[in-house]
Amino acid sequence: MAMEKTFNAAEAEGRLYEAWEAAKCFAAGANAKPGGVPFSVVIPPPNVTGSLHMGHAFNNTLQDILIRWHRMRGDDVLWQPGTDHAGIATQMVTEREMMLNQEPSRLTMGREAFVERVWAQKHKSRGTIIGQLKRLGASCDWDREAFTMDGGFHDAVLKTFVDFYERGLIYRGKRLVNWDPQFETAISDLEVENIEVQGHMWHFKYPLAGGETYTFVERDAEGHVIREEERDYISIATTRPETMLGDGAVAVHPDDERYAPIVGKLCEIPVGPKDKRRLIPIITDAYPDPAFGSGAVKITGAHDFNDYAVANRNGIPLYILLAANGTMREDGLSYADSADIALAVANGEMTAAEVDVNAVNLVPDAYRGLDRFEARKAIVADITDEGLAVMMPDEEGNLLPFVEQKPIMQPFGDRSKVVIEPMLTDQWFVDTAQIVQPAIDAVRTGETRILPEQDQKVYFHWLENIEPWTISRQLWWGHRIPVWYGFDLRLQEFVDDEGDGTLDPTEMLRFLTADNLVRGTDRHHAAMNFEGVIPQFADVIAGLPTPLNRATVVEVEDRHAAAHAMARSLAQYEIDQDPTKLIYPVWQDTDVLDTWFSSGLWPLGTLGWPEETEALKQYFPTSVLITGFDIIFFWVARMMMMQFAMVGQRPFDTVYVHALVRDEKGKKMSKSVGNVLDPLDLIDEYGADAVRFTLAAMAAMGRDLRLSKDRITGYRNFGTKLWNAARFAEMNEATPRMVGATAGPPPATAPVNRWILGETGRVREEVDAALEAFRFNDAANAAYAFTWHMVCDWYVEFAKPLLQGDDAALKAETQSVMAWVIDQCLILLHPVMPFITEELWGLLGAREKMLVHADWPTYAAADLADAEAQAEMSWVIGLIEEVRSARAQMHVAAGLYVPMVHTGLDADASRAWDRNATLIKRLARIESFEQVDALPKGAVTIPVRGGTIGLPIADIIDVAAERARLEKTQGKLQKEIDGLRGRLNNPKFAESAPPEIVEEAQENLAARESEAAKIADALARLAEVA
RNA sequence: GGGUGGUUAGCUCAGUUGGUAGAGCGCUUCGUUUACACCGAAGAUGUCGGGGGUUCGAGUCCCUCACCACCCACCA
Repeated sequence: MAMEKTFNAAEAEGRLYEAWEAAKCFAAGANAKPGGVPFSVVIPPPNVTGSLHMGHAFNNTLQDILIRWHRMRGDDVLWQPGTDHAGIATQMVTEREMMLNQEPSRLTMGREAFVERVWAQKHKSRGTIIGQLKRLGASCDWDREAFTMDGGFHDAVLKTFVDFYERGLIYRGKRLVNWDPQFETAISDLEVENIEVQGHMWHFKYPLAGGETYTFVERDAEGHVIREEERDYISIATTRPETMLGDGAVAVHPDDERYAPIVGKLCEIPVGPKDKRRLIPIITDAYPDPAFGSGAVKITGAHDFNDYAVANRNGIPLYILLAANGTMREDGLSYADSADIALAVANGEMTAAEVDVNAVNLVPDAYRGLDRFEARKAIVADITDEGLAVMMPDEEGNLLPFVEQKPIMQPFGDRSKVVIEPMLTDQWFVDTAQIVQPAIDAVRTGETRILPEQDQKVYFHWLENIEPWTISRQLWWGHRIPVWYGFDLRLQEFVDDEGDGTLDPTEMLRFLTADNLVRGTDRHHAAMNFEGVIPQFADVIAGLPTPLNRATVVEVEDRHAAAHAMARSLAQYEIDQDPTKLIYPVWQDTDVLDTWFSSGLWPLGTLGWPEETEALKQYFPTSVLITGFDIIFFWVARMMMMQFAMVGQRPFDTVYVHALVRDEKGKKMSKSVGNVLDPLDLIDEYGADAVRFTLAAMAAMGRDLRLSKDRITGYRNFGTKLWNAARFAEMNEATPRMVGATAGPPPATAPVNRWILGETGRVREEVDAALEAFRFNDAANAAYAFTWHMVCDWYVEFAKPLLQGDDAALKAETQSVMAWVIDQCLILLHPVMPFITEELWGLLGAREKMLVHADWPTYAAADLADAEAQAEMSWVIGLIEEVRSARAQMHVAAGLYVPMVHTGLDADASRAWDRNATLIKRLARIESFEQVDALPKGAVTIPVRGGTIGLPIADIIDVAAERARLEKTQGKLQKEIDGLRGRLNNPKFAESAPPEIVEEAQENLAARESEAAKIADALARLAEVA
């Protein structure tokens, strides 16, 4: 059965992958030697609805290389696969599809139905990315495939949340958070992308209350007055005029003398009904920079992170202006009532704490319900109309409203791409500062190693400045926060108005008020919940079905949410007049957890924690995490913190951080730019091995890689080269099938065979060393160079005369050696190119095990190397190269056999010739080799070690060309000689340089000088001809 | 504003403790020698971003400048 000329990847890959799976080759511990050390890797879980992109292909190729390598070495290997539920992204994808299908909207169908709908989406698309990973060749243990919302994983999430809660690591509070008006949810700092956009900065006058005036004096650095004028206003600047409605104060720096006269006075916000303009105080705070703008800053505590801090420091109320969807609020009190309250605060009649910021709505009727950007336009127009924009003269002296065009950094949601608003909302937070230290220490001490090392700096910088982590999301898809709300039944007295000995619904409702609301986590209700509960309730509650009986008692909840939830609860459950059968209304927090809260538990959760599973014992901590630099903060840092916080152990020994795959021009691949290379298309076109090899070969640590099809083509060709080397071996019966498998390297006597065995030992060491050091490119390139340039270019060529010759023993030896060497190529290349190597492995021999489980070699270069054979073959190769070079430059016809002569060879050279004459003659196209007294005139000179060799072919070459060739060589040599002499003649060199360096230089110089002498002789001979 | 990385052959990039620069692709010439034209042989191309310093010796270490890329950040 003759082999095809090329490997048919499209046909073979699926078949081979199925064979691996059928034989359970990827199962945890498969191929482990007795006592094999654990080697475990958790896959960075792709989004369950996602599809494979180049980053995944890269990331998983690297993982698969390590996994296959360790598995072949007999380690106890686990590659844990799985997918992530990816809260926002998945909800977004599902809703988009629902819209396309004209299905009812999320809000129409309700939470339960929607969540079910997303599960359906999940089941539908789950196969996609897993199938794509398989096409890449990823050898994960698919039987262990996990999902961040599986039951077991959910337990891990619950346990962690509750533990954190009880340890005071999680808290709920009303804070200013990043709010995404598109998805109407809070997001964490990391999900905000700050992008520079062209924006405007408007300058407006805030008139002083009661028409007061002051002398505004501005001085330059030397204290000279540069402007002095009477003003009845203070000038402020803003990039977001709509937030003026929520200003609580204007702040100036305490040392800013320009405004000293008016500190403590009130000024007017120049927007809103004329008869009800709000007044706000002018305060001092260290935050304003006197040198920037006017030096005065409007303080909108509820809609700006800086202002929030200033407001809190100074007791300024936080007035909420926006609704969840980014429109101006329509709820709450009327503008008139709200303005009265705000005025009372400004006048000191009320404190900020007394203001119900959810109720007070300072948006004038004219702006209520407007989109925030519409409101901005309207407000700017209104103020400008009123003449309260600060006017600036243009070139012609016309006064124009001062609107600066300037680039501003604007926050965008990384998913929604809409402008993020700081919003004052109730959210859950992890107090990360409390759990960060072990994550920092582990990397500092080297307990966990981050590669490349420069990424440690980024890691440290972020962790050392860590902010609280907002973990609640106002979404439906995700782990619902395991907190339940109910009413405090302990301290209340029932009032039996009717005195009839029963409680009717009215009486119950009076009791069940928001003021009476409590909450607690999913667990421990026995311990704390119902202690002190009125006796007749305790029994009822205990008898309730889960989860309704899981209320716990901890702290008072937000009254609006409570009232809302209560209403629903009461509507949902009938209230029985009989108090012993009264259904106690409890309800769960409506938020879900940030996706990263669950994926932060990925290493533990996938191994079965909190159960004490065997897998956990065996494979945790995991060995290596391979991930992209873009999720160091999102994921790696949080996994470090969370595993330490829960089990006190590092999740990984090593974190290998890889760079980004870009297009061939260095641009980030993006769908909108249209420069995305789809790995699946590439696999279709070139085969998975070529794609994998390309990625591995370009994976120099810490640097982005530019992917081009040319490169992939090259590695596809490499596969063909390997294929054809194997095919040659097969044609010459140099395969394990024909010669029998040898346990180790076969015995060899011929120098050429002994030499290639030594080279094989060397490359095995190189590949291993590279992989140990995560130098994937070095590993790939070493195996590539060996296979192509050592085995194919030389060894196969050397072997041809031996395989076709008469010496049966030599032929047999060469067949054995070639069979073994090609096997070694297959083994060493398998982690990078699993498919073609597995296919050849099967074609070339009847094997006990598939290549995926073949034993990785351990022979050392030193065991196999034969210095004599190596020296001899390097002489042979050098000679052949010199002859070929001379011939090519002399334009000797490529196929023409020519005579060769020498003037005497030393012992080594002589032996080298004798033992390799056949193959030298063949490869250099030499017809004869004889000793002569002197090289003939006009002979082409071939410099070699241990003699002078020449081609007496003056009659067929151009003497001038030969002279030119020699002179060129001479020039090069002279340069080198000059350099070496210069160094050696410098006394300081001999003094300071290590002896071996000096010695090397001397040897080099001697060799160059001897060569130069030969060239000089040759030139002299040519001169005689001419 | 802070930080990190990069600047090496026409292109894309390696270059691990300082010892005098490499690969792949492309290009030029030659070649259908029975593994392979997805091939083979030969060949050309670099003041290693600029400047300064340390050293016998610097692509490699230090300083500085320029440009590019990315990350972080609250300047209204």
